[in-house]
Amino acid sequence: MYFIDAILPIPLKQTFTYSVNKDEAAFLKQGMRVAIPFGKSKVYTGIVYQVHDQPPVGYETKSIDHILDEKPIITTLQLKHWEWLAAYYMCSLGEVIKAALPSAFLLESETIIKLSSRNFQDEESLTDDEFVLYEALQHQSSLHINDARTILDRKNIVSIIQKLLDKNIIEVEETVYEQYVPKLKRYIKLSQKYTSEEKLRELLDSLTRAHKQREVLMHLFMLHTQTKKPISSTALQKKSEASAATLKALIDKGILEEYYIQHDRVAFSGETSSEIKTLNEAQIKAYEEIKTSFETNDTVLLHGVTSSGKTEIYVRLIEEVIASGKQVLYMLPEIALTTQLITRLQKYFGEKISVYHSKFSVNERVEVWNNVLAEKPKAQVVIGARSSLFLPFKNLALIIVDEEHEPSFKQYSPAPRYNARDSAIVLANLQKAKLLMGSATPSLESYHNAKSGKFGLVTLKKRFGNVLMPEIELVDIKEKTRKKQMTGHFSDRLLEEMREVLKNGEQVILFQNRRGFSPVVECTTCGVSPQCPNCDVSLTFHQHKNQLRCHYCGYHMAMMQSCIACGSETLDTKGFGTEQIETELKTLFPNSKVARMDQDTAKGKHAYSKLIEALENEEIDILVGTQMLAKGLDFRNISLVGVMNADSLLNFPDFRAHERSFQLLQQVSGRAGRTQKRGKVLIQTYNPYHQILKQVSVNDYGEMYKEQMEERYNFKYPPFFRTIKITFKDKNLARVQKASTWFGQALEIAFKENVLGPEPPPIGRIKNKYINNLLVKIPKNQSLEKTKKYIDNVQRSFNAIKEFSSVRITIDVDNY
DNA sequence: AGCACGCCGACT
DNA sequence: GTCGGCGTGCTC
Repeated sequence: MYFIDAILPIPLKQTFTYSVNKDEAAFLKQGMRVAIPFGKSKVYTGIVYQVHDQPPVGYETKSIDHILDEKPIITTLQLKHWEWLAAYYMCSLGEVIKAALPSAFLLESETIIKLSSRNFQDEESLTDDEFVLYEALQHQSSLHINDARTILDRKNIVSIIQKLLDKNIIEVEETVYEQYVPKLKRYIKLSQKYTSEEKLRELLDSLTRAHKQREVLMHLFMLHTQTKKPISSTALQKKSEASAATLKALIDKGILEEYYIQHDRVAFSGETSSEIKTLNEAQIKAYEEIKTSFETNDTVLLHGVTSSGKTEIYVRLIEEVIASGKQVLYMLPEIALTTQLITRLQKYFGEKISVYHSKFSVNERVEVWNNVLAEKPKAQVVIGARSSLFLPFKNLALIIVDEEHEPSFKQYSPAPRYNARDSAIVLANLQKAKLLMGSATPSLESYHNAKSGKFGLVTLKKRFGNVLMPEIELVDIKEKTRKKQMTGHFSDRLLEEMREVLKNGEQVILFQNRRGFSPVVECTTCGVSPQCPNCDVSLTFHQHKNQLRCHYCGYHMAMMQSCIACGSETLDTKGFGTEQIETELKTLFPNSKVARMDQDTAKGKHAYSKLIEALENEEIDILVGTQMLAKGLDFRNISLVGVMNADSLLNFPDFRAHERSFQLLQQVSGRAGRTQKRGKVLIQTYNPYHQILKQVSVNDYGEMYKEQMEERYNFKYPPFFRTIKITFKDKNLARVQKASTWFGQALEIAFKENVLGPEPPPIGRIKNKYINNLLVKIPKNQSLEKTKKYIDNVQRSFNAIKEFSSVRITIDVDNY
């Protein structure tokens, strides 16, 4: 009798035991995938945790469905790391696996099956079941895996899907966000039938009435004589300005033929310039300090002001590591926002770089995964967002966590609620690799760690090429309003500077930390503003669609003409966002080109890079945007940055609001004046005497650090105390309150005054669920492990209470 | 988390 | 008289 313990991608903190036969037992290794039946009908992909011969007591085992891998796709080291992650962030190993593996590895019931874009000919080679599926997909473009089950009338279809996948006939998709990237590029050529002059003339004559089609053909010939290379359908379409339908018509008529050439997804086709920018004196010094620091520290923090050339130092370090044949992981926040940086790195390292990011297609992610696993040279350097932490590195020597302070390194939902920066420290430890964190505005925790000797610290104070830090001016808009010197949301100072800059043909960036036109609609007669029916928030107004929307549940309705409560037509808009700024700009600067960048306009990679390109080509004079603008944009010609209103940042209800404001304002300011000319930053605020704004204006990180640390100490916040947030959700308000109070009291027995709450968050109801939070503060000298164990025990007792069975609990360790 | 089993309201 | 609402409990 042989058994395996399998990990399933579900939030249960246990493994599941299945029986296997002798051969399977000999073949299976930890880290391989198996398809296993679970519950009454589901088939899951499980990961083999261990193979053994101990029959479990108390239940009958099921046997596995079949084996999915020939070799482990997960290494022992990875599993160790994931186990740490699950224990530390108080979630199941299955949840970690779900986050860690590319979804193509986890064929689950939610999988959507699609026909691969390539024409498939060899229908003979398919088995009956495979053919039935293939046939079904000819009629509908996509199938849910459950539909597939119905069609085939059998439960175990994972193996069939796997086979079709292997044969490249189908593709699977998992999420709505996924962007489909075809692996095969479509090319167009003239059909064999028309290669002779005579036939060709005949053909063209026959098309005299089909202008469009004729046009397409003419362009095809032109392109062909010009390049002598295969002509891609996209190129042809673009050149001839024809629609896809025109092209299709020609193909359907048999005049044109389409064919496909495989394009490696992770291929890089640009030029590489092997010469690495020579480092300046300060950079060399920093580089050498890092090297020295690595001798005694596993983790080093590089604190370098914006535009000081941190990237070049990274490049130098990466170069060294790859020369020694080892792997490098370069982590960045929100990779889609840093195409500029990727291009830059590709220039240095060419095809040795793989990019890994959750918004890439599943297939591409699997490719990168396999390349890393096989230690292929093209995956020697992986540049990725937080999920790249989970790749199967075998020989990692260096991890770089760039923009270390960025909040997006922390995942809030779903579980695992991990911080990729902190988890990277553990990974580096396991891999015996070195970790370099970089930031112009380090998080207080990291800086504290560096100051207290836990990390090494290297500082880079000068901007590259000795460019001066921008001059920062605070504008008191309270006073400006009183003196009637405001035009809409613009102070006379800001307008003055903008005019000056635009006159010189330079560019302006305006920063407004809010999306939408004017978030809240309010009736000036009765004071009522329309609320979301499912969440405790006011609906926000979106001008271009003329509708009201809820940011939390997606509820939307048409903008009303009159107040729903009193019927009067005195509706007013409160607050302001990027859209309104954009509208105001169009009247204030009718001759300048204005563009807007926020979640609405930058949906998808393309929209974003188009904006960047336009900015680069100086087709945009004024760019208005949100947070996005703060991240690593590097432009030469921007000499003025305006912050429309700094107060909304400062007044955010979070203990890190001040730290975050400082970081954000510093980063945004860093966009100004990256060349010899000194840039200018104007920050509009109602409160110019605010400490943080003062510290930003004189660029004093040290002072900010000192002051904020004092506050953190006084109010028992990180880095002096750790925190764990426990969230309770239920449809019934009284029940959440009761449940969270019960839980809180149980915790108070052990942690006394270090339990805060329960209290509802600023938004007390989302999607019709009421929310209550408990916060546990853990002093430095209290064992984190014991604390978690205690919470675990409380939760176990809690779960036994019938009354609370509908209450959902989520635990967020280090919820900052 | 799913998902099935199971017991009470608005429809043919 | 049934379809289906989501409450509750289990998954090797």
